[in-house]
Amino acid sequence: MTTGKGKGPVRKSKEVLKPVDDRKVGKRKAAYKPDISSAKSKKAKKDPNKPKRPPSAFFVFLEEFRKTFKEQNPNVKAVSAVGKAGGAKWKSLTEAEKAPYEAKAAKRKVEYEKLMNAYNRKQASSAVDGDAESEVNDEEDEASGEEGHQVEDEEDEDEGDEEDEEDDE
DNA sequence: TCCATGATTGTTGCT
DNA sequence: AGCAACAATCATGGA
Repeated sequence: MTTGKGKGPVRKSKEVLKPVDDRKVGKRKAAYKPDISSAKSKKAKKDPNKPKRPPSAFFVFLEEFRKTFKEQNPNVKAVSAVGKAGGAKWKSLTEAEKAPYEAKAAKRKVEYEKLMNAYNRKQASSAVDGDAESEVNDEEDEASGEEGHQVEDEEDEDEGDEEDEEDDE
């Protein structure tokens, strides 16, 4: 306790089981922009259409947790604080409680796949160069045609399993 | 002035 | 099959 921790990058050596503990994106920035200043490199392949990865169950939970956390700790503005608190709480949650978050995350994944499908196709079209073209079979293209699957956000029905409203404890 | 970082876990994509 | 980077957030620091 009182490890002083402060901003110390050091995070305990509990990662004995995990081979890679450098999860800290320390060096690998998230939105890395290669040529923001240069902007001259024609290699700047920025894909505005490229869909971002879907938020995992943890992130879904975090979104809600952040709101709550900020309300209880309006003084705390450090993103790391929420991350740590959220991570701790997340571990405290049981699978049943994480289920609803995972369910939502799973849905997100489906949408992501669709976006990727469209994105991939677009890229293939654009990517003319004769470089090892994957030659995508033009069989599955209904992605856009589709019968109008408006996923929308219906949180009712389905998932008859975890339906217990544990409500606050 | 503006981009990058920090911190969490999970998930996806590439090799 | 495994590894690596990235997904949100938001204030602050360095250039």
